[in-house]
Amino acid sequence: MIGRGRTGNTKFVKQMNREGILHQLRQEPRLSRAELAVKTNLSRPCVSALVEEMIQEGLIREVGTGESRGGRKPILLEYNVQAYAVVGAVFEGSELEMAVADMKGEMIAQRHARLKQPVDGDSALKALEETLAHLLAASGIDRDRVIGIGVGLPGITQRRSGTVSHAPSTGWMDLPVGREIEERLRLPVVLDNDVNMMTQGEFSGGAGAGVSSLVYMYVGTGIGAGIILDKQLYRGSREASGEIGYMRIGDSPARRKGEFGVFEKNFSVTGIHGKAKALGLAVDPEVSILQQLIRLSGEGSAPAKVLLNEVYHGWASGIANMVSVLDPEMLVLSGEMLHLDEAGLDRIRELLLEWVPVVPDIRLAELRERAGLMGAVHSVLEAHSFAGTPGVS
Amino acid sequence: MIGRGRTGNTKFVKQMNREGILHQLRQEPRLSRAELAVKTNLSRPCVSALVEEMIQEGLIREVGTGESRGGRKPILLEYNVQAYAVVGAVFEGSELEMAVADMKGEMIAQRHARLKQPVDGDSALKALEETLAHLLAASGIDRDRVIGIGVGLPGITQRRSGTVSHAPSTGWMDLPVGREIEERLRLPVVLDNDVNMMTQGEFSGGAGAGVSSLVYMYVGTGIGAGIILDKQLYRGSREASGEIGYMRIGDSPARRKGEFGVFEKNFSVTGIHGKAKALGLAVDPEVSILQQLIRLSGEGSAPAKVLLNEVYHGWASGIANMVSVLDPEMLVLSGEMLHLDEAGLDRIRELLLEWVPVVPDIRLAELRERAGLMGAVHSVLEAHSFAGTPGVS
DNA sequence: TTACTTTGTTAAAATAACTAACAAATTCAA
DNA sequence: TTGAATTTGTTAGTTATTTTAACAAAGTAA
Repeated sequence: MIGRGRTGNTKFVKQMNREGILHQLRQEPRLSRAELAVKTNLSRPCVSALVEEMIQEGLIREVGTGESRGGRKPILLEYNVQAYAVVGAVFEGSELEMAVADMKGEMIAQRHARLKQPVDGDSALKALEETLAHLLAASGIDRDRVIGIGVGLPGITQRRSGTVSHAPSTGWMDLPVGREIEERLRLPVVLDNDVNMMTQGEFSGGAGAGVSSLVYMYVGTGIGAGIILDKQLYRGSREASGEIGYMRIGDSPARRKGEFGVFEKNFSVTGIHGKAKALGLAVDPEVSILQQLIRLSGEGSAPAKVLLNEVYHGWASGIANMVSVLDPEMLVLSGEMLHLDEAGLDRIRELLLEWVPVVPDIRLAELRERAGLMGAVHSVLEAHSFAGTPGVS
Repeated sequence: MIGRGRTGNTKFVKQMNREGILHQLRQEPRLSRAELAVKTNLSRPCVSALVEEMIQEGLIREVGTGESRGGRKPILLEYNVQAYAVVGAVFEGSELEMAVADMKGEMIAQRHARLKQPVDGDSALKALEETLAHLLAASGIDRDRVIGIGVGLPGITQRRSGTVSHAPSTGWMDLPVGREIEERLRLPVVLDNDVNMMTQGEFSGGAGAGVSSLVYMYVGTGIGAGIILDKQLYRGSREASGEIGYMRIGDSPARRKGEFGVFEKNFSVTGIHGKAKALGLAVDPEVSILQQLIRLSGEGSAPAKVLLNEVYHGWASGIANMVSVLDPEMLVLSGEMLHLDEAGLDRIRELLLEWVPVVPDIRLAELRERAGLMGAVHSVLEAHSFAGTPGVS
């Protein structure tokens, strides 16, 4: 695992100031030492010294001179995004998606692999290893320059111990996955579950770029949410935050042992399919249920209209509950909700305006299937505080 | 307002280390310099110097010697809780409750005042001023030794600007209350709404002492919640977190303009009274509705039983929703919920076990009407990072 | 009484940031 | 064209804070 390891104390200030400079340089690409001094509230000599150090390390580069503003021309500095690289990996069913990115989170190379069935821990590790080798070869990046790897796994992840408690499809159950990958790949590992990774992805490189709190809502076979508060992923006291499938929304028939949550039961893709079947609608389980409902409604089907409205109502209720509790700045909708059309989105916004006093900015996820990978990459950058550093304002 | 004002940078480390020492000393009352050095990872000379400084300032005291552990006897140090004092104040309707406390949050003197009706800003300020003078005189505390005052106000508070947007009962509407109190009392002010203050109170000196995340749920004429995550109060992006009265729980009849939230409408004290009336139950509006329902149920009233069950169900649903979203370590119930008996509490716990995968520790608030005051006091200590400092672990 | 421990202090060294002063490079106006 | 003003970057010396090393003070135990 990557961790800052707050060693002693006095070097800590220097580290903070270095991060402050890098942070500014990441926000605005071309700055002079003098401008950095102003923005970081450090003295010019101090900035010069730290910059010199980081140029030696390859973290920063001088890139020509800028326009004079009545005096000597400034030497412009740039954050060298190619100094190091990070790797992201996402397991999804028997598929593995993997990418190398620069330190801005920009993808350099990407590669897909299919795991052989049935998936077990060893074959997954092997796939990771091989795909990594391929990627590094293809992008011409030296292994020593890789900072770490972020891995997204389905199921609940206990990050503290690096153990995955519940990752059904990859054959990893209660294994110290983190350590295992670390040993096999000889790279620092950041582990998290898939929804958290996607959340981080949309937050740092998608719809939520720039906001400081955000809820990422995913509707698939289940319903889950990722939560970012104060620019930090919030995981809950038992890593179970955002398990919104368990909210009490919709009909709640007598629950059988070990069954899904009520919200999920009613308004996940499977839930909606069930309702459609009960209404006698002819729907294809292979195609987006929402798209089909919208089409059927457009064609005048009364039961489709009813169900579509019910779905909007259900999803909006879920959103209303989260918004009431958290008051996030933005809500990002994903999964099946990506098929919402403008009318549907407006309907949901309309319901929320009726129900809650403050409505967040609601939008669709932008990264689609790339969200997980993007998040995995950014989780490594984040762990190194190479991203979104607070700085010494 | 009190704020740390991160000036330069290098003094920041010293401040951090001082706080680290104080933090340790607050956790374990009698420690030697050598022990502090170990616990804070600072060198002994450094600890000595910082301790010396703080002894001069009166923050720390030497209190005799301890047992030898094979060598020279240690000189024991103690955090001097009486070095300074803090003041807490809570407005509630036309009542003002106020107290002085030491730096451990222990109340030294307390006093009640009734504002003259109708309440306006000026009379409230006057009451604050007079009561403060009384308290200081009674407790013999010098005004210079007061660090600041925490003020709890009903309604939504915009803390950033120190403006209260909505404080119906005190006659303060859209006024920069913070600055006004600051000028009048010549003390740093920490302002917050009443639920947040109560939450902070239960967190730092009540049922939630020691946990790192907690939800405080209050049922009165409305329903609201205070949220603590990572030992910090979470306020939301527009200071509207915990407005759980707007959750979609229970019947949702057509909402009229500007009307309450659904959850609140159904399961606040007023909501339950409405339901009781509709069921033809004879209840006294002056007495706890829950107590009456429990009594009537015990006496065999069928409609009371039905309603009581509905109330448990409704409250548990609200809790389930919050727990699904937040996964807090603990849930503290307050307001009308304080009248829950063991059977009622168990019923709620039972429902939650059925509905959500992880159930937090659920308990009743311990501080009752003192919660707000306690929170006001602790909010000042917190603002000075004299409480719960992270330290240099 | 002597050897060994633990605690606390002193003195010198090490870090890292700041101030002041200045050199370098450029604009602009006389 | 020249010199004053301005902005950028560096050098040198000062200050603040922590660490290391050494030692004195005060015990314990054999």
